[in-house]
Amino acid sequence: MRTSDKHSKIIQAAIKVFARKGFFNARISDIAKEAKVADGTIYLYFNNKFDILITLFEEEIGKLILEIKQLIKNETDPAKQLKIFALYHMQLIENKKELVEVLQLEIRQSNTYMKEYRNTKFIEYIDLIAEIIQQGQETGLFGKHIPPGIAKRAYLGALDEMSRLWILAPDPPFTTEQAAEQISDIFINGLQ
Amino acid sequence: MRTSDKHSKIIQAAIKVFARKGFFNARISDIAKEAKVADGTIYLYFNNKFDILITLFEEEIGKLILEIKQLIKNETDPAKQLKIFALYHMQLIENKKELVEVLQLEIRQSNTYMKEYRNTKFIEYIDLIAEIIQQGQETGLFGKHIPPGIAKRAYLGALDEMSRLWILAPDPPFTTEQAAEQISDIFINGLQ
Amino acid sequence: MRTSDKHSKIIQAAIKVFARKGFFNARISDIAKEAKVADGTIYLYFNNKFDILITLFEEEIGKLILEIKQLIKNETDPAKQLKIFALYHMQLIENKKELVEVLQLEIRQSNTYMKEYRNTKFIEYIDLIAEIIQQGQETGLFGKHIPPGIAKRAYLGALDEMSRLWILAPDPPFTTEQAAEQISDIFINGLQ
Amino acid sequence: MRTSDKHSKIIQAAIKVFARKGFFNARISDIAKEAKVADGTIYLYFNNKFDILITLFEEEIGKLILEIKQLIKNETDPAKQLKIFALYHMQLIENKKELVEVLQLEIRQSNTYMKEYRNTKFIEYIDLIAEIIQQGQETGLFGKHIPPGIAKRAYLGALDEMSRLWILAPDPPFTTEQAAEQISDIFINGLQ
DNA sequence: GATGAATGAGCTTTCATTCAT
DNA sequence: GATGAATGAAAGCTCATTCAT
Repeated sequence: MRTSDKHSKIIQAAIKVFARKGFFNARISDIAKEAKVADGTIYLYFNNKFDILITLFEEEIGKLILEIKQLIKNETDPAKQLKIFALYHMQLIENKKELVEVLQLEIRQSNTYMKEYRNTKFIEYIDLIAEIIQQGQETGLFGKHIPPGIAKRAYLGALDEMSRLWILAPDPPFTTEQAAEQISDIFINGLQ
Repeated sequence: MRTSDKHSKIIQAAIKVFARKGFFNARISDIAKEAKVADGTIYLYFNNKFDILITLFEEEIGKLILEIKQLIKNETDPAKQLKIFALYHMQLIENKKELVEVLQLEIRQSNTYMKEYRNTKFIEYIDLIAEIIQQGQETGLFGKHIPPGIAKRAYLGALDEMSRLWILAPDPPFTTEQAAEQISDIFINGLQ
Repeated sequence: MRTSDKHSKIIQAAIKVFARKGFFNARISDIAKEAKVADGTIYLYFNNKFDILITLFEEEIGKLILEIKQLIKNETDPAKQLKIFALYHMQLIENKKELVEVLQLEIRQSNTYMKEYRNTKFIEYIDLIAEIIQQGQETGLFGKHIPPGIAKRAYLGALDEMSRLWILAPDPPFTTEQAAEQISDIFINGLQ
Repeated sequence: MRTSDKHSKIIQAAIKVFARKGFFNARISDIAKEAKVADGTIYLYFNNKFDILITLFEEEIGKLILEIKQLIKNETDPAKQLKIFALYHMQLIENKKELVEVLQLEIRQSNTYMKEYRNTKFIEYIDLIAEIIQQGQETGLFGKHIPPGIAKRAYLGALDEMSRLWILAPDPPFTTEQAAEQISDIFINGLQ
């Protein structure tokens, strides 16, 4: 079958299975069944279980980066750009809940069980924030005393920990939009 | 002395081993060797591998909560309390690096591989922040429009993602004190 | 030209691959790559992996038998015929090293993993020696007390174990011709 | 269980299973079942499947060497020593048939699938013959023109190929004693 | 006839857990 | 209570074979 893109079918299946069980509890046969391919087929497209996870990181975060860049491009105000980022990031929990679960859980693990792997795409993603903050500092919107290297982490961490709420609890007392709004407000104010 | 210090010897060994290898890659025999007990001895004190992790959570976070409460008790200004929390949390990376690694990595995993387990101690820990913010809102220091349930998560997430830097990189360009200061400043300003 | 030379291309490739890796470690895809055909093509010419090995035995030993018969035909002295056989057998290690490796290793295995297979060609090959010895006994050159069924095996075993030296060691301290000469001398003397 | 020597139970089981199926077709679970231990127990005593085979080589050939040395010690005539060796080697097929099958098949394979492994014990075994022949050359019994390095191989090869007969065929028309006698006669005569 | 992507049975090895001592 | 040898279920990965193109 040429038409059915096995590579992405497997990646999408892996997202579902990893989200449901976590990387270590996920079995290759789970992914294969979810992707409706044979176990062995997975090894035609990936070297091993880790390779699926790493490829998943690279490709999916890569897509997120492209989408965010697209959204930010037309906006020049760094404050509004920060809001866009927050909103986009928070809404992932609605649009791509399973992906978020995998990224949240496994990216942090990755440095433990894959000592050699440097998650460059994740760094690229988080650096989108640093760039916005630097622009804000150059235009005088944000104070220059705060290193973007700190602020970017703080911002992403705040958003990410927030979105964990939707993973753990079924119905939080506010929407992702409200959360994004509140957190970006705190930072935009706080950074001035 | 407690009935036996084997219990805590095993917990301390588990912290080291989980930090080094992650929960799934850690073997019971690793922990036993580190604790200088026999493999079977571990099962006299814990039901299974998960039980070690859960007990570790409860006990160690419990200690952190007690310590923080002690530090905050003598301070009435919520802004300063927030700073104390930030400083304490960030300095954990220096005082209890291995514990931080375990908590960061495994707490987030815990809901995936231990579906039934509710990490109540972690909730208690994060609620320390909510209490401070609520006090700040009552005294008029912080705006009332921001739900403490959002702010507490954002604050902890910001600090936690920040401290990940010390786990991943050996020598960041700033101290934990500076990072704590910066992040608490952002939030104290941003919450007003 | 035969209907297709794919058959022999595959056999020749199999000799190389089996010599390099052994039958069990050899993969069908290795043979296919070496033969420059697709994996599936092999199954148009052979029933399965074993079938390649068996066919290889039959055909290649068959060729050896024909060649030896040709060489022996013009010589009537059984002693000289034995020498011719020894020289031919030992020189195989130079002319067809890979084939020798396969035959040495896999013929002995064959009765273990292919319980039903009787290597009749190999028996035919070794019986060339028996015939020579019988003639020698009839002409009075060799003593009649030694059963040709023993002597043929001893002779082939001696030569074969000798030629293993060239497989294992790169540069033995004597030539294949010398080895053939020495061994045939021992037997010709010893059989009188 | 301290009394039951698991190590040798596993080795003895491996000999049986390797003899029956060959190394590659033998499954660890076959050996475990034969040894009446759990699969995992095997890995408490051996690193892997290869390790079982290698240890088997070393230990079992080591025993053979000791036994032969004991038999030869009391005999000073090299010709008689050669006979003793031949008789001992041929009778192995009766006393330790399964071991012989394994050694015959797998020793020759060993250089193919265990590229790095040098079968030093086997070399030691075959050098027993070389030593006898050298003594015979020194005492003038054997001609000095034949390199012991050739003769030892030829002798072992002859005996070994002979003993293959008992593996392949159930009831040969002569006894192992007769075969040993005939072959040693050929060589003792032939070497003079 | 030729291809090579896809299949899935099969096997080595690991390791949490048990239990006789 | 303490030990650690023994257990055996479980799963990642391989590769001979098939079959749609």
